[in-house]
Amino acid sequence: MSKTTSPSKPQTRIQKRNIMIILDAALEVFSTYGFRGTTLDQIARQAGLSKPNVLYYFDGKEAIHLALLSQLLETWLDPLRAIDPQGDPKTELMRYIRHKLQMSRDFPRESRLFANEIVQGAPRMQVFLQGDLRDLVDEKAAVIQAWMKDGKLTQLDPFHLIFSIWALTQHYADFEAQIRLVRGSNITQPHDGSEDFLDQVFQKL
Amino acid sequence: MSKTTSPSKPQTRIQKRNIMIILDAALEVFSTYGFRGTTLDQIARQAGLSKPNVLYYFDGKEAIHLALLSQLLETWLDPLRAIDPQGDPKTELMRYIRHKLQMSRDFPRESRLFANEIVQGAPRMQVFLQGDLRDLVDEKAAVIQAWMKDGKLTQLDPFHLIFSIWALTQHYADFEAQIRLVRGSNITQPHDGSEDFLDQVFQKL
DNA sequence: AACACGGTTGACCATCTAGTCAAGATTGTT
DNA sequence: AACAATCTTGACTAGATGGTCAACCGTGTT
Repeated sequence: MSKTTSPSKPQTRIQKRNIMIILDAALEVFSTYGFRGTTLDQIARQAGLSKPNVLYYFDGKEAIHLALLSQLLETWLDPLRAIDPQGDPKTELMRYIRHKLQMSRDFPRESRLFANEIVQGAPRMQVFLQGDLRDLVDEKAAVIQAWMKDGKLTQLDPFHLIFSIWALTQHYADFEAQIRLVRGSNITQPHDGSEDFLDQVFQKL
Repeated sequence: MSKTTSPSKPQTRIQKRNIMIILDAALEVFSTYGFRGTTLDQIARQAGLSKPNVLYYFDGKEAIHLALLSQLLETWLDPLRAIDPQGDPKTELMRYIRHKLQMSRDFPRESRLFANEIVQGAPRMQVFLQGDLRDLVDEKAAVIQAWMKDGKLTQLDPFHLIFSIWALTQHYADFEAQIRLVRGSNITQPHDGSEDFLDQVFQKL
């Protein structure tokens, strides 16, 4: 009976389409109101489906949220994963930063979905954070550390460096409301100038 | 009948004490679960009071949240306000950064209360953000701009500079769960080393 | 056409939650 | 002590919300 739990079942066209519609609607709503602040009715309305119809495709609110998260977690790691120990340190880091910034610009909803989750203590992401992400961060921190030891980069705590990159890039998506309201009509896109700014900052390090 | 609305009424000892207890309990719960994710029962339990008793002191959940926010908004601006146009640019900025970092360390709940609010579009803080905060940011950005024009600081977009300071300092409070889980047992305090790191980063700018 | 299966939904239920109320307990004042 | 004002609470209500279900509709296959 478990719909989403069954891993590799053939999906009909309708299933594929509706599951995508539901996940997109859920992303919209979850990222704006958080897990607890989101109702099934909201998701259904946003998806243009009836509530029982949404529940025909997913076992419940929790299952939708879980599906969204696990779908996103993998791609979210890609930029960090792409850091090449053999590449040029400065190039690799700048590429990572630009990549993260671009994701924050192109997928702000995804970023906020995570932000909502983490601010509230990451109750549904603990396994991922202390598993895959932790391993990857440890690995790349070691790479950066090695680069610094070789004098190819300014000496800094590599973990704090990674965290600072996250903070600076995600800030534009997660706190977009703040930027938009504080800057008011002086600005059209909250992201404007962010790339140049981050370029300048990290160029000095 | 409006309890919290009446501005300057003499408060009994019991009132003072219970209102403080309730606000502290509410801060604890709101900052962890967000507005929508918090129930009056939770607040009451955390405060060690009955729900009707909580509602005896506040007109409702919204009123508690509002009281918390407006109580905090003022103090939150203090560090930025303290930037002295007459002072030494580098000193003033470093002092601001350290001050913000310290607040993130000492008042993580307050920081997360804001974070929760802003990630979800700042529905209850719009007036403040586009009012007081905006004016203050415009003012201090102009100060920083002037410093840069005089060659006393590296040329950077002052707004982005301010945002980046917010991002870097608040990150340690707002995303503490992430840092803690990713660093695992390698670290006791998520803040460890953050001051030295930020010192180094901004020293180069 | 007819059948089976996938897809859809109105009506419903149990639970949670914000907020009320009237009655009772405590406290301060004379 | 006695009275009034403040404080506290068990029991309750109305509405929201996650989830169920039996019946109905659509589509593709034979």
